[in-house]
Amino acid sequence: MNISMKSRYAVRALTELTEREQVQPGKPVRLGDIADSRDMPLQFLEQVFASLRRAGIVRSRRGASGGYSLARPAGDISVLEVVVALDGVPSPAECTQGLCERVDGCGASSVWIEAQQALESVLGGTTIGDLRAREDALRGGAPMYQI
Amino acid sequence: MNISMKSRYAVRALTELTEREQVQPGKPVRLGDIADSRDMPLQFLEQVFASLRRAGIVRSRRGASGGYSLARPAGDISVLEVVVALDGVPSPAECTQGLCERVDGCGASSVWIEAQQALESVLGGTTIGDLRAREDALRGGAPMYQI
DNA sequence: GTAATCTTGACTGGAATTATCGGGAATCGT
DNA sequence: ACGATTCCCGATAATTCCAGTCAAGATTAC
Repeated sequence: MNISMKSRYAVRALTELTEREQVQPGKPVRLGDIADSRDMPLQFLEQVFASLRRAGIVRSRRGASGGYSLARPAGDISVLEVVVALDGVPSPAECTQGLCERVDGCGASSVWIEAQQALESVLGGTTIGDLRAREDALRGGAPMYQI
Repeated sequence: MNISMKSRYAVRALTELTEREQVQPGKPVRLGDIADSRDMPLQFLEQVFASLRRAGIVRSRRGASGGYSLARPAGDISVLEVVVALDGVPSPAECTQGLCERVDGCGASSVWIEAQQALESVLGGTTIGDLRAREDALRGGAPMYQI
């Protein structure tokens, strides 16, 4: 695979975007604000959000007082979807799409396939909304000890 | 992470090594034979096996009629162990070891941590012996349809 | 019209990956 | 003892990928 900085920035940025939309619903959020508040390089984020827009995850409005909005509720956007938009399907060994016999002889590749499925299961089962809620829990209240 | 070619070659090679040891127990296997039978670059494999030896996964004997043997039964060698020996702990986003607060703000990083745990669970729960058995099933009998 | 903001593509420096090369050291069979 | 065989190890090279920057263009609000 790899889950690159693009995906990680995207997840952070979308969480921030969700938070800001909750404060002022309907108002697009400037990328500059997101970049500042979580300390991410703006011009890099621009690349990231271009991909997110093409993937139908966010919507944009240009010009003065423009910005980005979520295209869907945060609870409907899975982390997997975000990762796929930026890095493609996260496969730990990229032998999971048919070429496996050549490279890993099927016996071996089965374990990579299972690993990929496990990964997809975790990332597909978590939404941006979930992450937003977790941040709330972290900030607001009890410091949620590592399980 | 990434699970690189080193790890993938290692898993393939160890599976082959297991097979050959079953045929002639106690006899070291030449790396050249393994490289030939599964079409892997020999000199690269040498690097790989140097790491495997340092990790205590295989044992070597030098000189004529030397070669490599498994240091333990194939059923006791997990794929995770092999990957760790060659690529380090496979973390999908390497923010799982304490630096997470800086980079992903803990709310976001929780999902990467969960993904890593899922990955470790799959890789740790599969052994080289398992893979050898799967290859047997594939070759010998019913072509095990994808589930 | 002008300033703000998104949009796009090209570019770059550095790091990681995937090897290859060349020789050195141990071991076995004779 | 000797030579073939095999593992052992460090240096190097080619390629690819990543993270980030730069520059110019398009669209909108006011």
